[in-house]
Amino acid sequence: MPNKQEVQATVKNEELIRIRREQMIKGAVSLFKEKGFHRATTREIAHASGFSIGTLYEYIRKKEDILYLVCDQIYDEVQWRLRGRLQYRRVTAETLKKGIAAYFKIMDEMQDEVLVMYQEAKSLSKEALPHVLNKELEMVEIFVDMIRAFVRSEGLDVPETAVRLAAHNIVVQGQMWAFRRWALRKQYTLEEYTELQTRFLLNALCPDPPKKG
Amino acid sequence: MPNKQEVQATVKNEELIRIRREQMIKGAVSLFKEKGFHRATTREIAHASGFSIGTLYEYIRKKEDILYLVCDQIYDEVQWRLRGRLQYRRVTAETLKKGIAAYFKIMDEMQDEVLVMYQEAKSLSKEALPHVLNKELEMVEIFVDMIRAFVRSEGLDVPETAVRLAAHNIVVQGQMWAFRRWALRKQYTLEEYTELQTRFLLNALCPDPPKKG
Amino acid sequence: MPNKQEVQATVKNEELIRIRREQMIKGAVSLFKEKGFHRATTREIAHASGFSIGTLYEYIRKKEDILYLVCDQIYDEVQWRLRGRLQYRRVTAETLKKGIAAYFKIMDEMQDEVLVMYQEAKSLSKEALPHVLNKELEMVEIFVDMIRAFVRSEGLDVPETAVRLAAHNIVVQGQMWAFRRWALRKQYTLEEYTELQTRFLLNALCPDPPKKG
Amino acid sequence: MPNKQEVQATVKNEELIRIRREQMIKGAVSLFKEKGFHRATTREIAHASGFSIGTLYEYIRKKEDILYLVCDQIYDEVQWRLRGRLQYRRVTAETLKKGIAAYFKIMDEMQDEVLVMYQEAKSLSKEALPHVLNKELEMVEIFVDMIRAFVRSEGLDVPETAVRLAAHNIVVQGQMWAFRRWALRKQYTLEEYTELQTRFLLNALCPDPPKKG
DNA sequence: AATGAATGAGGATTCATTCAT
DNA sequence: CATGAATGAATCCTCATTCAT
Repeated sequence: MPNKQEVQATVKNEELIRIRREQMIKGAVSLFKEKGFHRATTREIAHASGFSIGTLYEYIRKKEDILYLVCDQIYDEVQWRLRGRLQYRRVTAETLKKGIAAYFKIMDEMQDEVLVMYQEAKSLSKEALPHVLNKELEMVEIFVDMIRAFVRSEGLDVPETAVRLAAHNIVVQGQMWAFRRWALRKQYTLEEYTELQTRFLLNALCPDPPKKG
Repeated sequence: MPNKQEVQATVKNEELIRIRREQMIKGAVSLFKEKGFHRATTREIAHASGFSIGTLYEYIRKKEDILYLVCDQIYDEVQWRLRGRLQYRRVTAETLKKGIAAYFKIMDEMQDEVLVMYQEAKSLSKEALPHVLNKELEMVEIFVDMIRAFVRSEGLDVPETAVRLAAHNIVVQGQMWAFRRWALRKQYTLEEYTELQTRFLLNALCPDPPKKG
Repeated sequence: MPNKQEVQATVKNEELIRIRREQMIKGAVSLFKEKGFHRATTREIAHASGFSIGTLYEYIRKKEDILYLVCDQIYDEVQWRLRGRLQYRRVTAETLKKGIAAYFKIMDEMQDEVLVMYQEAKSLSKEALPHVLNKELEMVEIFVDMIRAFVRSEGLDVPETAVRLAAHNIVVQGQMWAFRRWALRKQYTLEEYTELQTRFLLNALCPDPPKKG
Repeated sequence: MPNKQEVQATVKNEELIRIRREQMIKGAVSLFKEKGFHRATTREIAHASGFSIGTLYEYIRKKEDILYLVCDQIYDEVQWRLRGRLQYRRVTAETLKKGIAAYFKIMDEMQDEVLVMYQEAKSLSKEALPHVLNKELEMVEIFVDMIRAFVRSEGLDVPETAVRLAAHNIVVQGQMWAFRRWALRKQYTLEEYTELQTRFLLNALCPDPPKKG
């Protein structure tokens, strides 16, 4: 995973870097949740991470590096969890349902992190942003693959563009569960939300619902 | 419009307040687009608005007030434009299509503003946020009404929860066109995007596509 | 005097800039004397200048600007004083003596400032240094002119290179009175120092001392 | 050489101290040349010296100790080289010429070091400065001795004060070749410079040039 | 003896806000 | 009403120094 190497550390011990950054990301996320990236001071971040400001700067170069590490880590975490729950051979409607449910579940579990990322990503530098956007695309690709497999195995006639857009929709709807919780939570449980969105998707893909058989 | 009164001004002349705030919002939006709320200084905002920092503070109390005025104004603008293009009696699939297209078009036209709002709204104060979220709900309600009318007039059997979620989806998909333009623009024109999303929605609402008649 | 414009100020009022910078230079010089440029903090400089740190930064961009202003000002002051005391038509040995004496006197009066400049000039930026070195050359040129006039009027045979070096020597000997005071003061009064150095110079220029007549 | 003992080391092994400090001085000088004492960090100095920051502090107590060691060493080096090239019994004009030439040559060879010392000596502590100034006086004394011997052997009538000042002048003119190289190098080679300054000196000392005899 | 991770005081700079003119 | 100079708290970041390994 070479991407994290891009953030320069003064400390040499690689293992220590891993440990400290883990602490840092944890501390930072909890702070960012509370007050956002800009309002969280580096001192606060250091403190929340369990070490001094001096030590913080042994593991990063600029405050912004922390944001990058946080975003990067959240994506990795989401993908790691998702791939762990996404074991399939053939993709049926059931598989798709389970996939979406798994993803939404993760978004629900990581609500705060997701929120942080969506609100703060814009503060990333011109160099860091593409890396993060790329990870977002990887997420989309996971669902593109699934839907494509589904479409094929069901013998549906869905153009590639529709497949991709459907994948984008799924990804966004997962995030939406996090960033619109103020509205959605009042009306839906996660299960209801998942159920409805999945049905919408399946209807959209196969307007004549595949008769079993 | 009592909500804008909540931002206190030192100046008394109401008309002048209107004028200056208009200038201010214009200047602020263009700055926020470029560097975000936090990185834009009050001096810069005053300058971009065409007056001095002293004058700026005659019309607001705190920097955050500007953000509130900006967000508020963007929502008003979106709604105003949308309602202007949304004249309907009965709601057919065609009406719905046109409504969605109109909304997406507005999101496309106001891309920068929408982006600003989505990225900066979290910086609003605890007092201001509800106002803005309420405006967001008003947007949802517009589509709830439309979809409900459509469902009724088509005699479809769609539960209220599904109607509301569909409305949320539309609203989010409009915003998505703005905040995911980095990915979507590469693959879709606004027309293609609108066409696909609309088809998805209609399929979702009436899996047995309404036989003409 | 366009050179001071090179240091950007936020404040617009030119007259105010003049006044504040004068205060600033005064405060800075007295601090620099005491602890040198690097050890003087911007806060201390602001305080010594009679205003707040915020105000200080309304009149400069970086700490280094202060050093530039200080050096620039010292040279101007030295030259201004020197030219004021250097009114001559023909240049005789007497004129030269008086010129040197005047210059050494100024160096004596401005000992602290001269010391500051000599010790801190190296901290000037790559852009500022040439300006300051140029002023140093102007000083040399003053004595080049004088010596050249003297040599001519005495009908001496001194090559240009010797003239220039003699001028450099005078300039350096003046500074030397400031930066070697720890050693020289113990043995010479300013008058003795001036007398000796002048005699050295005149002997050097006209080894056969001009017979009266 | 008891003076170096004044800088305390944690390490006991005297030979090791010698070796490490030699490395240190070498590394430090090259760094100081480049960025000056204040801008060179202890980490950089350690690195340039070929060991770790921890090790650096085994051989000194404070950063400033390094500066003292450097200055001290430069003076020792200069004196050592100079005395090595200064073997004389009787002092004739020729001897003096050669002595000055040797000294200027050394100043030329050690330009960077000389510069470093002149610009940074002021950062020495109150305790260290006198030691260094004393070494400077030793340099002066070398030339005082020479000139005195010359004056005597030539039967000249030059008062002691003039002798001392002439010695100061020589020392400063050597340094001047280093710290004014930006101006002098454009006009003189070292040989020309030496030739001119020597002639000035001799003329100054014996206005009636000693008729050979 | 050597190392390098940890520390935190300290320093430069910014910027929201005020207020006299 | 408009202006813009003044303010100083707040913030990012550096770096000399220490000390456990």
